[in-house]
Amino acid sequence: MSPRKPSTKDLTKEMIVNEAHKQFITKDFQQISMRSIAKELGCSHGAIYYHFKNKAEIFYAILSDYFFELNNTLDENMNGPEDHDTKLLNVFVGFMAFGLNNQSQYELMFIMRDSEIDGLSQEAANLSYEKFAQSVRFLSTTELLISDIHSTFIALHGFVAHYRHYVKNYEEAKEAVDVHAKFLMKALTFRE
Amino acid sequence: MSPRKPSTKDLTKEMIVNEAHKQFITKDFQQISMRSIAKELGCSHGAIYYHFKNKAEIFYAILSDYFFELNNTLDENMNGPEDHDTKLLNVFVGFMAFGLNNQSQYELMFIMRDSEIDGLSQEAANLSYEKFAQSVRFLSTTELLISDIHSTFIALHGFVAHYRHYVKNYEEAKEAVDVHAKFLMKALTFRE
DNA sequence: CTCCTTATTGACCAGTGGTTAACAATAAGT
DNA sequence: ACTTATTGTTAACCACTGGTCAATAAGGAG
Repeated sequence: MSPRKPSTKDLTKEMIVNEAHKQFITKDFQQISMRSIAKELGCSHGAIYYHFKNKAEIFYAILSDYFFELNNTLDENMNGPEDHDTKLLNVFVGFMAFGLNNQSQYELMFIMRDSEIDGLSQEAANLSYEKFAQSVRFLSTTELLISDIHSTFIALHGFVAHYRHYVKNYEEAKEAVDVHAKFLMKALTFRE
Repeated sequence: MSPRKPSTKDLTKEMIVNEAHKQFITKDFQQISMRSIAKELGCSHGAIYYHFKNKAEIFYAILSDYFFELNNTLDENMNGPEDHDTKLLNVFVGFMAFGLNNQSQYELMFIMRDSEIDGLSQEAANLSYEKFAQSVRFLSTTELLISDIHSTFIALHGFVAHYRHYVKNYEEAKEAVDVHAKFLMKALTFRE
C-alpha cells in the first residue's frame, strides 16, 4: 500500500536534469536529444519519460535556475555601492553579459517560442522583465516613461539576439556591450 | 552529347521554390519538410534533391527575394517627399513593419543561425544593414556616430525579435512600433 | 509467499533530412 | 532505326528525432 522507498533509486529527476544541463552548456535545446541524455546516463530513453512528461519539462526545470540567476544578477547590480548612473549602466551591461554568457539558455528563455516551453517560461520571462523595469525606474535620476523602459529592454534583448551569432561570450563583445549600454543611457537621459 | 532540352520538364526549380514559398507564408522553416513540398508537388521528396542540394538552398532562394523587398522598402521610405525627420521615422517603422509582417522570413533572415542558411544569408543581411546605415546617416540632421546607428539597428531588431511572439502582424503592434521608433529618434537626436 | 507499486526496458510509431541504385525519358550521333 | 550519353525521377534505404506502451524486473508490505 505504501510507496516504495526512494532509497535504491537508480534514476532520479536530479540526475536527468544534471545530465541535460551538462549538455546544455555546449549544445542548444534542439541538439540535445532524449536519447543522448539516456545514453550518457546508461539507461533507455523511455525511462526518462517516467520522470518527465516530455523534453520541454526537463529544460524548463533548468531554465528556472537561469531565471533565478538573471534576477540575482539584477539585484546585485542594483544594490552595489556605486552611484545610480553607474548602477544603471551595470544593470544594462549585466543583462547583456548574462545573455552572451548563457546563449543556449537565453535562447530558450527569451528568443525561442517553440511549442511547450512557451507557457511555462513566459511567466518567468515576464517576471524578470518586471524586475528589470523596477530596477531601471528606481535607478533613473529622472522620471521615466514606461514605454522608455520597455524600449530599453527591447534594445538590450536585440543586442543579445544579434551578437550571439558573432560572439561566444561576453568577453568577446565587451566593448560593443559598453557602447550599447551608453547609447541607452543617453536615450533615457534625454529630456525634450 | 548535348544536354536534353528543357521543353518537357516536369519538375522545375521554380515549381519547388513556389511551393516552398507558399507554405512559408503560414509555416516556418522547421515546420516545412521536403516531404510536404514533394507531396503537394506530386513527386517524391528525393526528386527535389536533384534540383536543390538541400533544404537550406531552397529557402535561401526565397530569402533573397525578401532581402530585396526589405531593401526596396528602405529605398521607398528614404525617397519620399517628407522632411528628413519624418523619413527617418518611416525607415524605423518600415523595418519593424517588414519584420512583423514577414515573421517566418525575418526569423531566417536575421534570427536563426541554423546550419547552412548561415553563410548564404549572412552576406545579404550585412548588405541590408549597410543600406540601413547609409539611409540613417543621410537622413539624420546631425552627424551620427557609427556606433549609434548600429545600436539603433540592434534596437529595431530587438523589437521584431520580441514582438513576433505576441503579435501576428504590424497592424497589431502599430502603436508599440510608433513608440519605439520615437524612442530611437530621441536617442539619436540627443547631443551632450 | 503473495500482492502491489515503482521503475525500467525495448520494441514500436510517425516523422525528419539526406543518399543512392535503379530506372524512365529524351536527345543526339551514327 | 539503333545506340549511347545525359537528364530526371522513384523508392528503398540510412541514421536520426520525440513520444508511447506492453511487458517485466525489483523491491516493500501484509
